[in-house]
Amino acid sequence: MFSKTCEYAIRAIIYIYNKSNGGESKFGIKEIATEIQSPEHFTAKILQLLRRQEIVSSTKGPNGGFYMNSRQGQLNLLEIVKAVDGPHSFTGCILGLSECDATKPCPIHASYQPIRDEMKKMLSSKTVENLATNFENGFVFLAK
Amino acid sequence: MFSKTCEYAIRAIIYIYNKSNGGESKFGIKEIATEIQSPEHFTAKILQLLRRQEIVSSTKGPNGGFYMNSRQGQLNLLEIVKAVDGPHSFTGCILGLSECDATKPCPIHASYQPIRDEMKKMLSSKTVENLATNFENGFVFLAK
DNA sequence: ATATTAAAAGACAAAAAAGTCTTTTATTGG
DNA sequence: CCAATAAAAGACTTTTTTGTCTTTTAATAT
Repeated sequence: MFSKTCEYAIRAIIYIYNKSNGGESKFGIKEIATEIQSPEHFTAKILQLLRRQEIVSSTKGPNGGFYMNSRQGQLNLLEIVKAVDGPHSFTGCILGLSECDATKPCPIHASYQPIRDEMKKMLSSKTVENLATNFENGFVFLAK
Repeated sequence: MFSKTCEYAIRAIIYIYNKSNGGESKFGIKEIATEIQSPEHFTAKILQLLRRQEIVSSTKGPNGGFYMNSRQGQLNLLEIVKAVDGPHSFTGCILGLSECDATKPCPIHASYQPIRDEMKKMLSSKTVENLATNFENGFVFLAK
């Protein structure tokens, strides 16, 4: 479904947003990787990618680290998945055909389409803020 | 979603079942790969795998080739996907957590679960025979 | 029997994804 | 200014996936 990169990205983002109150506090890569149980250096690279896309913010130096402001908290998961796994991660044919649409469908196109739409709808309905709140309340987890 | 191996497998199976009337006719790897537009040697390996699992049948030698009997046509897509991509391709956490269930869920577990269930239901409702009939009637395609 | 045919098997190769390590750059507190 | 800190950058390695090629095995038609 998602790449490992995307899995770590989503978990890191939720952790960062939850901990940095609208961008006040910052968190180092070590803490983040420990808390979401992801490989540290790999996660660092992913956060660099997210920063370039302005999904997270960061500053270098002492007391530096990663943080997210309230605008970034309004991003939804579909936007994040597209940013990480590419804009076509939800558009290609499930059986790998290069052309597959209603006029020339693969054998499961018609049945898969509504499920994919639901998936997209679900992802776009979840903002980082939503999920971070659930995490804060202990309803959901980012590790183990 | 599916591995390339699985994509080619499904397309090859539908092609083979459609063409071999209950196992009467057989088809060579060259024809199959051409018709579903897949890499020939790679597809051959995939068919070997499917044969070992008794999802397709084959015979060597002159007039040999791949074929499927009517029992094999009753297999559904979920069974095939599990055979190819592994039994856990539809059970793991979407965010990569090793433990993720109702009692200790990841942030999107609850929302993803019903979608995954729908996907499984959809796949298990499609038999090879169903899809092969649609292919035969020109309603769906296996290439391009 | 044997030559021919076609799948089976397995060794390789290429590409992509995942992960690690080192060096550089920017920031800041003293 | 300078030392310490932490992210940025990029080279590098490993693993997995995808794909290719050659040799072997089994079946069959003559």
